[in-house]
Amino acid sequence: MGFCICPLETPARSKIINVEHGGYLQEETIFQLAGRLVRRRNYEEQLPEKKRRLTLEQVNLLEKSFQEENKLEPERKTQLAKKLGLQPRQVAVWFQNRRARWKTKQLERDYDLLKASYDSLLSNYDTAVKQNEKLKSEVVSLTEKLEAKDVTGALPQQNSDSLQVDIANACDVQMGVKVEDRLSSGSTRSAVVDEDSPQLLDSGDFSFRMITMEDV
DNA sequence: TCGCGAGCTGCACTTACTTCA
DNA sequence: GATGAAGTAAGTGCAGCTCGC
Repeated sequence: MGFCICPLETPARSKIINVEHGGYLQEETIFQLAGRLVRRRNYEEQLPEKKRRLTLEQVNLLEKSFQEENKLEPERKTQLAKKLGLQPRQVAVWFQNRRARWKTKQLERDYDLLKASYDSLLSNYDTAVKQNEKLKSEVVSLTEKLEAKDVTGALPQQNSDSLQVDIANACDVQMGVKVEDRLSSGSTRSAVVDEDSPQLLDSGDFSFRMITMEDV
């Protein structure tokens, strides 16, 4: 192949050597690699130390620029680099890393929000399940009461009405719905608790089913 | 007009180094 | 002073885009 580049001991170089020996070459061309290595050497020649921390002043200016626009056009990169006394590549790298940090923080915030939302839903679900169980037991108890009265003889109309109100009240104590409102609407159905609470699905005849998370 | 190579940039992942408790 | 954790500058590999030929 006979292609000569500066001999830096990097994985990139060993990759080129592999090419020279008939090995692999994926997407990146040898010229891309060479360009990258030359850029790196040029940069390293200006680096007295291995790694330098940016000064507070430099970071502040970079941060301010990032707040204005988190993407870096070539012209802005050059201007910033000049202003800060840095290599344009350093400015580009700083923006790259800053975007990555921002994304990480954003993911953490999103996770916290989702978790809070999930916890709230779970809490509502547990409450709804407990309400459901309580209502079921009350309905069973009141139904037994009604049947017992049926066995002992025909109920006077007034008593029967009173028992129905008892049953309705048992439910509405949990749901915050006025019995009169429901009776006046001509139905003992419908059991919407409120906008923020789970909805009790109506079967129309006082039979219940478990509320699932989908319902909530 | 299409295909191709080169150059550039962004992102994800990783490494190497610094700072601090 | 040694050490481990956290933060960060920089390296690497890959994908996508543009541009010139």
